[in-house]
Amino acid sequence: MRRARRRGLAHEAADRVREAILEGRVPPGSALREVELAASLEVSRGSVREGLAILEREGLVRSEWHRGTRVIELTTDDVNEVYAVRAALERLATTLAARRMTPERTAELHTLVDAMEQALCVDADGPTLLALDLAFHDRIYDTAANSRLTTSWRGLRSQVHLFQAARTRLDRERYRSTVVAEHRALIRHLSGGATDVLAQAAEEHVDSARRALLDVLPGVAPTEGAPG
Amino acid sequence: MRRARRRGLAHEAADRVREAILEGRVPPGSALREVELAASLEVSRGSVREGLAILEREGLVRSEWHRGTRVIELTTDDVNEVYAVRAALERLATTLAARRMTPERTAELHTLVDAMEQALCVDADGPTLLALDLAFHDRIYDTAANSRLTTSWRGLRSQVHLFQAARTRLDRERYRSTVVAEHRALIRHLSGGATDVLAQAAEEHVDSARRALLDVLPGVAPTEGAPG
DNA sequence: GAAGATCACGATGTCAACATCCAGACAGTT
DNA sequence: AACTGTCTGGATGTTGACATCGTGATCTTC
Repeated sequence: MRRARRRGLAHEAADRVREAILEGRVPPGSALREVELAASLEVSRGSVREGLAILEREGLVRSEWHRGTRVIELTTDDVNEVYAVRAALERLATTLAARRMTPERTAELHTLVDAMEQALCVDADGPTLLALDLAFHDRIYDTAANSRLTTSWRGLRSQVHLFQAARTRLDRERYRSTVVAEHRALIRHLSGGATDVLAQAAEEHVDSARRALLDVLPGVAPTEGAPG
Repeated sequence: MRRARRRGLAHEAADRVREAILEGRVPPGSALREVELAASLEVSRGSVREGLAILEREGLVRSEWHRGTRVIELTTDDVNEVYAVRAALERLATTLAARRMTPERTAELHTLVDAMEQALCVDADGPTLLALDLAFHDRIYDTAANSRLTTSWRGLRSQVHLFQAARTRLDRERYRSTVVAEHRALIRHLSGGATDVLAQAAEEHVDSARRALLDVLPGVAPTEGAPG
């Protein structure tokens, strides 16, 4: 059995705040005041402080000395940065996962994509689809079985979540029309193909998300060149 | 001018503890008790606690709920994990850096390698050489100019430092005989060559370090297969 | 004698008060 | 009018005391 470990109030507080940010209830750029949060979450400032440090580790907020912590903004530079690093991580993750792939794991991935397909038919909301998308990639990192890689992914995951949430709002149709096919292709490459084409496919999968997001982000020329 | 920012006691405490770990004064696996550290560093437990959280972010220590924090151990699995992720990051970093390379930056890198060469002649100690090695790679991440990439690197850097420190002790000669040449080759590829051969060279540079470390690590069969 | 329950100790988790610092408003000077 | 210095409100940084938990030793029971 897996150890049901307690995590403490700091993690709980981080979860609540993260949720609020990802749901859009706390807009980008807004300040997260420790006393306010402590009051509304009914924990002490110390725990809130520790929770905010966790979110900073995830890149969701940014703290400055004696100036407080704010939710990150969503600029095109940030998109390019995040997705460039994500591409590098996914490339490694899929490569490692391919070596440890089993029929069971393949089936699990297909189940997730099936759920996506069903969510499309039922016309489910953005968050549901996005959760499945992220779960799919989480499973890949799990089977890659490299704890440092997973940690690095955690440091990017929430930001990706935030960006993709924006995409499901602004670019709804295009996202819904490509998710299933792209992920099915990834599975095919994962369980069958050569390493280098898989690596290439993983990078392309991420970069297509980057381009789609850039096209739809307000106040910027569409699909500008170099990532990073 | 660059902002001269204050950082607070937590960062100061983290620096002192990190230094102690990397110098080997605190052996792997040993417990870091908050009250002890608070007493010896002459700060409160809260600051020590926050400092330890910083070190956990860097992967140097590991904390468990109500069980305290300990210095990480140094197993072959850990080496494989760290260097696999590092290879992926360096691959991206060098690729991005190549696009932004200027003669000035190239000269800077050469200056660092010159310093390595001189350190070899003077028969300087391991830490000096290692510091130059890390500074070299830091400069690459700087010119890559991707803050998320730099953050990911920070989450690995201290562990790499720890591992490489072990290597300079256990594998002194081989390390000293290859550092200069390998880094000069990297510079050549950075300022001249094609993107894919550069990426390949960066990965190979990291993987050669991994293999060397594995060969020399006690209690294990030399250079076993798959990384990660 | 071995397995399980009990307990004490030492450590971490949490809290609320105190010290410090930043940003903006305001007034004084050139 | 622009610049500089002061002040103040409100936030964060820091601290020590209290609450809670884990570990190992001891005791009990079969």
